[in-house]
Amino acid sequence: MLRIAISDKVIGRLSLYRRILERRIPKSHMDDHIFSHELAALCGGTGALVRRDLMTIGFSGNPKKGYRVKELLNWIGNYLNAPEEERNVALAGVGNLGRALLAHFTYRRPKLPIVAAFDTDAQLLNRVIQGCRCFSVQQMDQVVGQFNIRVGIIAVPAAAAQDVTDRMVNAGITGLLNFAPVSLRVPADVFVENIDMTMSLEKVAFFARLNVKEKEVAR
Amino acid sequence: MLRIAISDKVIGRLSLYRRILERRIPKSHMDDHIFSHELAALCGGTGALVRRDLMTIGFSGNPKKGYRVKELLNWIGNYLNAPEEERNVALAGVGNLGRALLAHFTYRRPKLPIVAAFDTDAQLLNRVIQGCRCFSVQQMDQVVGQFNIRVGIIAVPAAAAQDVTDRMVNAGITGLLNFAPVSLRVPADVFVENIDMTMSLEKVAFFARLNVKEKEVAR
DNA sequence: GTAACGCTGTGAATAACATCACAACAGAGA
DNA sequence: TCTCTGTTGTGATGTTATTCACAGCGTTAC
Repeated sequence: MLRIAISDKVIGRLSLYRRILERRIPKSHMDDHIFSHELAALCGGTGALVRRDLMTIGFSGNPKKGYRVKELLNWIGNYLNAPEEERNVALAGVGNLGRALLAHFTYRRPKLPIVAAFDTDAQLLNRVIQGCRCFSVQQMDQVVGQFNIRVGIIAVPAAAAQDVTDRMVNAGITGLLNFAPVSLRVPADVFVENIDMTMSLEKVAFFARLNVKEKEVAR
Repeated sequence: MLRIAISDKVIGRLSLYRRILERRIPKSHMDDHIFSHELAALCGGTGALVRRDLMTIGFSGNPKKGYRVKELLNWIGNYLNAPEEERNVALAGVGNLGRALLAHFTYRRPKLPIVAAFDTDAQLLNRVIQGCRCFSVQQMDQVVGQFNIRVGIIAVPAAAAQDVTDRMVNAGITGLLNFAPVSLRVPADVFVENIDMTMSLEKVAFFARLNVKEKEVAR
């Protein structure tokens, strides 16, 4: 069922396709069809790429009608998450960013619930924020085990990131979404996805500037 | 000075190198040197890649001592941002995420100040959050012009993203950091960087699961 | 002075990713 | 039934990104 060699990027796009299709459902019948170029337009890609992605997960369409939306959603769902699997998430760091993430994910992806938050601030201990209880980092092992958590979000300052990562990995977490601007050292079997907002903003600033230059030149 | 064909990824890594080096300064003398493999270890890359990145921006090291940290910082700085250039940033959407971003960037990157926030909520109008004043989206043209803003951050719900994007682009913004999970339509000369946190979390969940399976198999 | 070391700079090789282009085909229309 | 249309599925091709591998060199040690 699960093929080993599947690219990071393909998984990301599949998740994107799913969200786009889910949003589309209310507007149409579930047994609607969609063409690869339509889906591509909705997600800002090309038809060929959509077709190749669906090919890699073994989903077939119909040359005249396109892809059945309902079946495709099920197919992607089965591929991305085994049905009925536990997918509880832990959050480390209940600062500004952590709270925003709690709010964001809690009402947006009920399938990936953040069930526990960790922080070093004793003030927060046992408080419930956005329906999520705060624990001390010392309780990591116990709480992660109890909720069978496999996925962690790192939203602590850079200086604390490696420590909390080690605790999470020790407790059995095998996938991390890291917002701290540091490169985390983890065992080879732990997956890390980095989101570096500062880096992204600087990229934008750089290319925004380029555009201005080009405009001036073009004038 | 600015070469046209410079990859997205290289810019991102340069920004990363800069931050790593800045953090390193207090620990050592400014006239310290660093080897490509050391920098690579700090950012989770390879020495060859670091060397190639520095080569593309025309920075040279010394075969025995490595790269001069101070000079390298200046060089990257000059490359990424022309000295003394205006780099004001506008934020659209003062919800949970927007506020977290305000806090995050305001105290972390004083070189890229968020000088104006926009929201449709009349309650927020003229309030000052994290030192940043809130405006109505109707005032976009005026405010963006007044502060000479080139960079925008989209932190509004998906449904509102395209509208606020159009307003920003109209007002003269040429680079966008987009947190909304939609593909923005913009003119070809506007740069868009997408951060899709939900997609990233689903990627992590997917690969975390894979690891668990592998472990079970390996047992 | 000179030999030995270990790093830089970089062409060449490779890998990862995306697009092209077209045969095969399902359905619509006559 | 037969043709025509426009899409799928996919090998071939192109493009971009990264790693390999090594010549050349600055420095140190003697």
